[in-house]
This record gives sequence, C-alpha cells and structure tokens, in this order.
Amino acid sequence: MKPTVHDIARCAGVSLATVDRVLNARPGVRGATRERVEQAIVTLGYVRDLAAANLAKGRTYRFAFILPANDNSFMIGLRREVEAAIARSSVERTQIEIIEVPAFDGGALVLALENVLARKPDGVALVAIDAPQVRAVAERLADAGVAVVTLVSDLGASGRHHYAGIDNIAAGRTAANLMGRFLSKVDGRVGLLAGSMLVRDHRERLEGFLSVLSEDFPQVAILPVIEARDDPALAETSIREALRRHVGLNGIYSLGAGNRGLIRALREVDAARRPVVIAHELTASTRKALADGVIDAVLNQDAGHEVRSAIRVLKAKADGLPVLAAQERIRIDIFLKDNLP
Amino acid sequence: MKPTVHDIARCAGVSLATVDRVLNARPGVRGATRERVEQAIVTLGYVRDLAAANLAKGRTYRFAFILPANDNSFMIGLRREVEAAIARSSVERTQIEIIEVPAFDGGALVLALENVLARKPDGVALVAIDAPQVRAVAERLADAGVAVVTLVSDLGASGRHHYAGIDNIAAGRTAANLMGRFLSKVDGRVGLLAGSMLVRDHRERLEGFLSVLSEDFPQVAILPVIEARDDPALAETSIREALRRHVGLNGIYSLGAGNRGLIRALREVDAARRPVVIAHELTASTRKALADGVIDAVLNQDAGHEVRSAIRVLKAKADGLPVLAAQERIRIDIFLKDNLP
DNA sequence: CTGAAAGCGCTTACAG
DNA sequence: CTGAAAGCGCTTACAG
Repeated sequence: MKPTVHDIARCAGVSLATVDRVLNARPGVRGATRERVEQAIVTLGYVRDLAAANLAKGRTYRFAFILPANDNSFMIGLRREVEAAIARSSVERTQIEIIEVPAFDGGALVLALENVLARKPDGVALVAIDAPQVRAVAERLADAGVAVVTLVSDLGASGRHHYAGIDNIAAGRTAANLMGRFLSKVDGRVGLLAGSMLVRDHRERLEGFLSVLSEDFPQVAILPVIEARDDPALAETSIREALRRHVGLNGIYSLGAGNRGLIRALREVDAARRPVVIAHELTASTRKALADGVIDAVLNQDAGHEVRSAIRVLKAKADGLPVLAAQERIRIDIFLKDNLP
Repeated sequence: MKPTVHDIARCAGVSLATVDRVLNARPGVRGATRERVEQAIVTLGYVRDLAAANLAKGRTYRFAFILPANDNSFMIGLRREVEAAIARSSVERTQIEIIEVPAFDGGALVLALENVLARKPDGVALVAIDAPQVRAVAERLADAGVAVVTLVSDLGASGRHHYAGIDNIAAGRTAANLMGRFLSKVDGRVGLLAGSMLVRDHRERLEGFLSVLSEDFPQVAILPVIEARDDPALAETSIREALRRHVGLNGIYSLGAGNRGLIRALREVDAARRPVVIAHELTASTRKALADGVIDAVLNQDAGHEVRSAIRVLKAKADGLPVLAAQERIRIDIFLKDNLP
C-alpha cells in the first residue's frame, strides 16, 4: 500500500501535526525531529496525495487573466475559453478573474499587473507586450511568489515562469516554406500584413518568415510590412491599396489577426488572379475563406489548449510541482481546406 | 458555499447514507424518500466532489491497453507513452495493464479482448482491427459495462465508446493536397506505400488521398498500392524496385509506418531526382529525413496525447461523466522541416 | 517545539 | 428501508 502521513508519523515516532509541518516546510520543528521525519519520508517512499491535501485545506487557486480588449475573433475566442474555464471553477478549485486592458498598450498592461500584484493571487496569465517595464513588473510578481505565465505572446524568458503559446519563429518559417512551395511563379512578390511590431509574436513570425524566404527562396521579393494594428477596417483598405499598386503581387502572409478585412479585400479580386494567401488563426471567417479557396493555408494556435495549459501550469507552479513539458507544448496547427476540424 | 452531502441530508431530512444511496443510484431507498433527496439535490444545485468520493472509496481505475507487437518506431513510442502513464499510476489512481498481440492479426486481438472481458476491468483501450468479430467482442465488453476506447485505428462507431486518434480520411486528403501542390510537374506519377488494408486507418488515408487527388489534381497518375505490412525491410525492397521500374515516379505517399526502409531506399537516389515524399509519424528517422530534405512533409499523431486522452476518456466513461470533445480531439500535426518540435 | 482532536466531502460496513 | 459512526489522506486550530 502507498504510505500515508500516518505511516510517516509512526515510523518517525511523531504526531501527524509534526509530519505535516515538515511536509509543508513550516517552521517550529526541532532540527533533529525534522531530520527523523525526512528520513522516514525517504525510506517509505512517500508521495503526497494532492487531492486529499486540497480537500483538507479547502484550497482554491486564485488566478488573474489579463487579456487585451481586441475586437478580433481570436481574442474573442480566447476570452471565451477563459470564461469556459471559469464555468468549470468549482470542479477545478479555481477562482479566475478576467482583466481587460487596451490592446498594444504597454502602460495599461503595467498598471493592470501592478493592481494584480497588490492583490497577490496565486498566479497570473497575461498576453504580454514585450517591453522592459512590463518585464520589470512581471519580475516583481514572480518575486512576490505569484506564478507568471505568458499567453499567446511572450516576454523574454526572464520575467515569467512559463509561456503558453506557439513558437512564433517556427510559425513564420513554416509560413515561408509553404509560401515558397505554393508560389508557382519563381519571380514571386510577397506582401506582409502585421498587427504591430510591439508584440513579440508578430515580430518573431516576421523574423522566421524572412529568414526562410531568403535562405530557401531567394527569388521571391518582399514588399514592406503593413502594420494594421489587427484592425479589420484598416487591413482592408491597406490590402486593397497594395493589390492595386503592386500588380505582380502573388503572395500575402498575414501574420497578425484582423483577417476579416483582408478577406473582404481578397474577395474583390478575380479568382484566377488571387495571390497565394497564408494567414493565422482559424476563425469563422478564415475557415470560410479557406473552404472557398480565398486563403490557401491557415496557421493556428488552439486557444482552448492554451488556456487549459496555462491553468495547469499555474496550478503546478503554485504547488511547486514540475510541469510535463511534452503535454504543455502548444503546437502550430496547419489547416488546409482538407483538414478543417 | 458549494452545497455538500450534509446540506442535502439536512434539506431532505435524511441521513448521509441515504443521500449516498440516491446519489449513486444504489437500491434500497423508498420511492418517496428518493424523490425528496432528488428534489434537494436539484434545489441546492449540488455537484459532487469526485476527488473526495474517490478518496473515500479508495478507488483505482483498472484499465487494459491492447497494443500490437509491431517493430516500428510509432508503436514503440506508443507503448512508451502507456508505460509513462503507468509510472504516474499512483497519482492518477490508475492500474494499467499492457497486453501485446501480434500485429494485423484479428484472431489474436479477439482472443485478447475475450481474456480482458473475463477480468472485467473498468476500461479497455485497443488499437483496433476493423473486423466483424472484433466489433462483436467490443460490443460484449461494452454490454458488460467495460468502457471501450479505440486507439490510433478505429472500429466502426458502433462497438466502442470513443476513438482516440486522428481523422484518417482528412489526413489522406491533406497529404493529397500537399502532394498536388508540391509536385511541380503537372504529369506527376505518385506511388503509394501502405501497411495493410486490414486496418481502418490505412484504408481511410488511402480513400482520402485518392479522392482529393482525383478531384483537384486529375493530371496526377497513381500507381498500384504497395502493402508492406509496416515492415521496414519489405518496404525498402519494394520502394527500391518501384523507383527503378517507374522512371517518372515523382511522388510517394507513405501512409503506414515502417518508414525506415522507405528512407533507406530514398537515400540511394540523387537528391535532384528524388520524388516528393509525404509520410506519417514523426520518429527519429522521419525527423532526420525531413531535416535532410529526403522527406517533404510528415503528418503526425501525437502518441502521448492519444494515450493521455484515452485515459481521461476511460475515466470519464467509468464515472459516467461526459467528455470535453474539443479537448479530446486528436489533431493531425503537419511537420515541415521548419516547424519540427 | 509537539501532539490530540476535529474536520474537508464523500463512502462503507454494520446495526436496526 | 434507514441511520450512526468510522474512515479515506491530509490539514488546522488549539492546548500544552
């Protein structure tokens, strides 16, 4: 049988309370006693039953999720997933608060994080903006014992305990590989549509895309990046303009969100003359565009996985437990019209 | 506060034992009493704490995993994942037994299932062979209250409670889409390497592949399927032979396992004259081949996810709980050399 | 610094 | 058919 606290107590000749103190590294145990208990723990091969511990403690994990108030389908879906997690709160012993901040606004994010710090939850998940001030508050949170997980867009590795999102450099590289192979003309010209270079995910996708294109497909020309702040209306006019100006434009990589505008502009073009288009995030509109042949491939990150993973990791960090890396890796989904879920 | 059994007992004016009987649909409660308790459960909005229940019961879930004794990396990896799950047994309250059966042998599988039935575990996961006799035993297991989950390769939807694996028709369609787009010559000739048409996953991949090729890329010719029983040596000689005979062979879709042999044969061909190759399952050898440009794309199913998902589903079924479909969907990973994990 | 006792939410013999 | 009491593995006041 699995050894329990009773076995440890008996083996070490102490009471349950003392075993518990040692187990949870609480003060008030003489060195000698502590050592006897630790010895017993090792010899018996004790491993604590977290569920029983949480039951006894009546533990609930208090987490804060800081999400950008973005109007694009991906962020709306992300928020919905957090809400779904909130709906499971009682079963999962969590207590999750959603905090909305203006998008692409480092100052607002810093402020939100400081507010969170004042309340000292068990953990915080944030869609990061990769700025020094943000990193600084994140580090203060970590120092205060709050688990910090970045979601979708990362900070530098310092300043957070875990990143729940895809490898965006690899995503950009993958997009370039597909773009290069799908482009039939060797003298392709590719346009790039981004949200903002303030967020690391967009920067990294761009970086990966450019490096593979120049390595493996040097004949493809790249037009200047259009930053449309993930705003559908802005994206629409910019792309319409680009399509008009650059007659030889035969590829578009949309590395941000706000694809509704892009798709509207694309639908105005004759099917035969449409560029190869690769976009991010499977939403109602990109799905439809994929099925219709307006978009050729969609790279996707599963918001549900990201949120569930973030919560698992926050819990593990709060309990000082290790995370199962293979399980928490967020994969880059590649959708063509033939493998839509 | 969340209502507990005590609240129900008080509200219905009965003892805890009676509440428990009603909660677990055990006999020996008068109709009127039962109704009062059920009423209390509803009005209080009670939802049971599974962890506490399992603690009190000392419950452990007994599962059997039936795996084919195949010598390919994928099956070896799958087995390793089940072993990893066994290592987590004490934490997860499981007791998992691995049963090996000869590969592609319906009779052996039926026998194994009958042995399992005699022991009546809580659930069984099997890599299915899609034969009527197998389906029949699976149904007897289900009737006996054993949860049945197919792993990697499915039975018809009847006969099992859940399938933990990818949509193989979609996988075949995806392979065809990539193949069609990657083939530069319009007069492509594509060879097909399969394991066995006895297993549903291979049949479905073939079906999906052929349908997209004929719909969207009718100019591509398809050679007869080679069945190599997922045996690397057999695959090697068959492919070497095919490459020799069909000089215009410029595409190969390997829809089964046993890719080590395929890769050996491919490496003998001049890089410039190598066909476009799409294979399944990311293993040490396909990973290397992808990096080296010998294989162009790998479709993958994550064995770790499949095993963990199968266990979650078996537990849920054993407890009569619903499963979170979105979480349990096994996705088709598409790996190019640029997004290797 | 240490321990006896009660309790977390549920289940299980056992007695009636 | 129903209930009082003990127990699952752990933690928490409280007393000493």
